[in-house]
Amino acid sequence: MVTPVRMMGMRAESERPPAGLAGEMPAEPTQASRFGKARSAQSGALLEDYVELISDLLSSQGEARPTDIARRLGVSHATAIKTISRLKREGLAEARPYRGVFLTAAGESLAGRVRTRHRLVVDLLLAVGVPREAAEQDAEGIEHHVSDATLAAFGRFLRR
Amino acid sequence: MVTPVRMMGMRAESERPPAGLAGEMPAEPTQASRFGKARSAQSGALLEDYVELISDLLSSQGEARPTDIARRLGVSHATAIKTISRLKREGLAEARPYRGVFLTAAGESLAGRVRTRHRLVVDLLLAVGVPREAAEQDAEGIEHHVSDATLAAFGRFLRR
DNA sequence: ATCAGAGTGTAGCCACGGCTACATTCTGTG
DNA sequence: CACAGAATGTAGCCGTGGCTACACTCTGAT
Repeated sequence: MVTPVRMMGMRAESERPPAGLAGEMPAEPTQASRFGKARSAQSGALLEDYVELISDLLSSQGEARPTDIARRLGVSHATAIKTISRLKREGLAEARPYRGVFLTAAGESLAGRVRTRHRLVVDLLLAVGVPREAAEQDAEGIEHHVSDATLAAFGRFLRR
Repeated sequence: MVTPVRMMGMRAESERPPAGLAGEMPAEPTQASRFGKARSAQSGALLEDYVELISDLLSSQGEARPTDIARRLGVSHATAIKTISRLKREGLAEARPYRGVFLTAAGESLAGRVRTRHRLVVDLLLAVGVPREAAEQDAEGIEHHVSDATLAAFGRFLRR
């Protein structure tokens, strides 16, 4: 699961393999793909953060205003609005001028998965002895790079 | 931690939009800074990957050529060269036209720390039951978000 | 009912990290 | 020695994700 967000911008390994002309690349597909994956994961990370935050704001405040989103994320309102436009383009959110932001079914579903994953990561970190402060902090960055397999392993470990 | 590379763009924390009016919570500097940290960590990630790879190539092949770096990272040679220029700007590497890339003392030192951290993260993942394949894969993305405190906790956990 | 000020939106700039296309420099065979 | 072909380097384009500056809409006090 996770990464249900198909990478949009990222053409990366879409088609035309970097191969110039000769059908090359006989070796090392492994490392390159590892880096590639890690790299592309970062792209969806921003959207995931927004979706999760919007979901939180909607349930706690009843509405998600661009300014609140911006403040919570520590960016300017202009940046937040620009990203919200992207969420709309991606079909994750809806927003009408001066009416606040809402999540589509897809956005809601993504938010749920992100939240679950976030909690699992924090719990895992706490379980191995990471101080709460650091756990919360690092989970924010780590969660976007945790694959399904790893997430499953975390779950098993915590239930041990 | 690590990241001797100072972030350039990041000004953030500049303006302070006057408090709202509705029953706003006192302050939420925590979440914003958490996101900010996670966000800025991503910036140094690329440089860290390059430095580590260059270090590997130098010891295994005796030289680090842009083309090899590009292939291993799965990007075009042009992209690799552009990033290598950035490494030079940051004082992490040196390179003369057609002579390969080398690390400065700072680059070497960073490479060492990155390598150590990478191993620790992989070991921790394996220790909690993540399959090797996923551990290697995810560590590539996770390592850049692991703070010193978390790293230390990982070490303690593994030695327990 | 007005109107200042908060909130929202738009435009334009910047650096990063991708890419392709083209130009230049090496280098190893023939 | 020459020269094809690989490796390098440069230029220019794109989208993301930041920011500031400015314009427009709401809205709640007065």
